[in-house]
Amino acid sequence: MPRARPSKPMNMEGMAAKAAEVAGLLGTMASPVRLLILCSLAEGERPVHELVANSGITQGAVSQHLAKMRNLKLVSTRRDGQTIYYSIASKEVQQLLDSLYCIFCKETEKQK
Amino acid sequence: MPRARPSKPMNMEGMAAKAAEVAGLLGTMASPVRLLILCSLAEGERPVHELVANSGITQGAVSQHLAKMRNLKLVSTRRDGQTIYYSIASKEVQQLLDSLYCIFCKETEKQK
DNA sequence: ATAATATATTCGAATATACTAATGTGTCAA
DNA sequence: TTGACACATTAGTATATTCGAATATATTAT
Repeated sequence: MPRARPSKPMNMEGMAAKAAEVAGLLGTMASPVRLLILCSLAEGERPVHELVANSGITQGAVSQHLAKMRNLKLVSTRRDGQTIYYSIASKEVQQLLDSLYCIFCKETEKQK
Repeated sequence: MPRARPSKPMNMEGMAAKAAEVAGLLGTMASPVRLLILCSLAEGERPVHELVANSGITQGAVSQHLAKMRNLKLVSTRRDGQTIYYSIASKEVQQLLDSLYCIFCKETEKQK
């Protein structure tokens, strides 16, 4: 019943080194507002005004969340005229969002 | 290059409902100390004194981290005499830790 | 009962976070 | 160049988090 981990046992030293990095990433995702934004971006790029409209908070507050995610390289931007489009910046973040979707959002079809 | 999401598009309503729950879980994992503890527990149950020894912070501080993870049901406990053993409490948390391992710790063998 | 050990809890200070409101910056159109 | 729009940044405040230190509780051995 304890899920088997893939082949190699975890390397505690490397884990300690990466823990801060991954914890920082998780912390950046650990906000309902940011997580919803990221889930939206996981499907493709989105303009800021749409993210603001779906957020329930002010434009300034959303922009601060976006800035935080930019600073930690979770998202990247592209400008088209006055509009700025956000998208997921890395394969790792995309994979993690996919995993979260599988674990928490996909209706359990294959569960004992 | 944008990763395809499994079949069904995301349900934005259900996502909003689950965002707070998942964000809470991510927030609880989003600390280097707690993440290292969880990674350790992902391999099997561990006594508190071992977690303290590997943490670099005081016993009281570790106990506070453990309390937070207990409260959010990330971990569960079993007492044997004076010793309390911690373990991962849910399949979801275990799966998420497995995913984090795959994404960030498994040496990229299959990457283009 | 007392002491020793393992773990939990409480307290206070330092730091981080998230919000609103206000203001700044870049782009487009007239 | 002026005004409008889209977005970013700053300032101030309220709340949350984290830590060490001290103390409390539970278990075992004597």
